[in-house]
Amino acid sequence: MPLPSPPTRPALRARYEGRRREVIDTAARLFAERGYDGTSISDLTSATGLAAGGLYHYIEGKDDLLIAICDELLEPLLERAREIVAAEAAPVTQLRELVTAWVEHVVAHRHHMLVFTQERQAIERQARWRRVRSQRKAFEKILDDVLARGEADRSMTFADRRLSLLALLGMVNYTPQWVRPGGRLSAAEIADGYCAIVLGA
Amino acid sequence: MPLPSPPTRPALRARYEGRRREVIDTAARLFAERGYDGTSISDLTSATGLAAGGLYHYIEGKDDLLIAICDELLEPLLERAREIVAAEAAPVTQLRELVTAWVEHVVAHRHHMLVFTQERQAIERQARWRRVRSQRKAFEKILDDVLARGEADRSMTFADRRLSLLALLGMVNYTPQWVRPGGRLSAAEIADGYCAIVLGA
DNA sequence: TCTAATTTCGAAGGAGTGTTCGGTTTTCGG
DNA sequence: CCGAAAACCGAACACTCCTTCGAAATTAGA
Repeated sequence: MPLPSPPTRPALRARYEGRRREVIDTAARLFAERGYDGTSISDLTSATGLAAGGLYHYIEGKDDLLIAICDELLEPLLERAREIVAAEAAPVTQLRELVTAWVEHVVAHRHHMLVFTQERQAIERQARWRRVRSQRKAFEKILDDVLARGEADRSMTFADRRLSLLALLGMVNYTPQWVRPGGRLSAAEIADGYCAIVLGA
Repeated sequence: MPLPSPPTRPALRARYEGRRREVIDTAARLFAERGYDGTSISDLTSATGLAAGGLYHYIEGKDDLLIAICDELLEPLLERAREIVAAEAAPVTQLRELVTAWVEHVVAHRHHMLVFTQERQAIERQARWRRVRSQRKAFEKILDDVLARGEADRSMTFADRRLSLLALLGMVNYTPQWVRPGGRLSAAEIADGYCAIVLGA
């Protein structure tokens, strides 16, 4: 199974990357709507305008799409999170920034996120998903560290820090199930609300 | 597609119901582990000990299993919730009782719950799931009413009640992803923690 | 014990799937 | 404008899967 060739000619390189992203985003939308297994290659061909053969120029296989979707979701988020905690700000400030960036990301990429949630069991179990799994864990560790620092300097108090972390994860991960673009609350407002709930403001 | 005949002889009635429940619970476990589409009928035959033909005595089809799993999950929970709010207790007390019953239920049937989460998109979309959908909505309405009563008599305060409800739904619905039987916290302790977070204690 | 209802079996059918591959069209670089 | 690289097509293939069905085995009740 040779990986489909990325072009060597420079002029086509950008086009290739762009079209690949188009394919991935379209797949994310369809997967979120109908489920991974509920979406056939034929569904993808009609949605992308590419024929089957054309599709396989940009992906290794159907399941490759799943990994690509999760990468596109987690990688930039993790990078942003690292930026935030690298800056030296008070833990409460960092938490607000983290949650805001996180909610905004999750809302903007809610299709990706729904796919991530749907296929979670497969992700946690299979070997090929190690990378995605470790990205998720790294992000959760960053969050936990901020909460720990806040608890240490008494700017935050938790009856059970671990449970508060899990509650926060639950809230944010559940958000894509109900947010609608142009809804009553903006992503930033939702994030503020979550912070207030977790910090007991 | 005639529904597989429930027996008329009384002595076999109980056996039939029991075996059907066995099949459903086994399916819930497998679906939770490998996903609905990742689980083949052949997987179900080896897990249940029944051959393909035997299986189809107890179910109408593979997707019938999904509905049965969700019914088994939501029906008793909804009934219990109605009992709790029927009794005349303070809103805060009712909320604690509701969340405790809910978390206990979710933890006890975490396989069912994981399936429910995984197949959520299909559930919300397709017509045949109307019943399950309305059960879910009814339960959420009960929760919202309790929060509203608490807000009305000033025993609870929310910056945004709707957001607090959604946050609570997120926390509890996410719980099956991380709880392990015999873990550090009991279901009741988790429920108490969630209540404290939502009520800002 | 006899029999009719019930349970179970397992091979066969039929539809749908993801992927491959040879060939054609389009595109870029010189 | 030419030639090679890249993009794309779509029919064919190999598979797996869910479901059906006629027959065999088991059971309960008279």
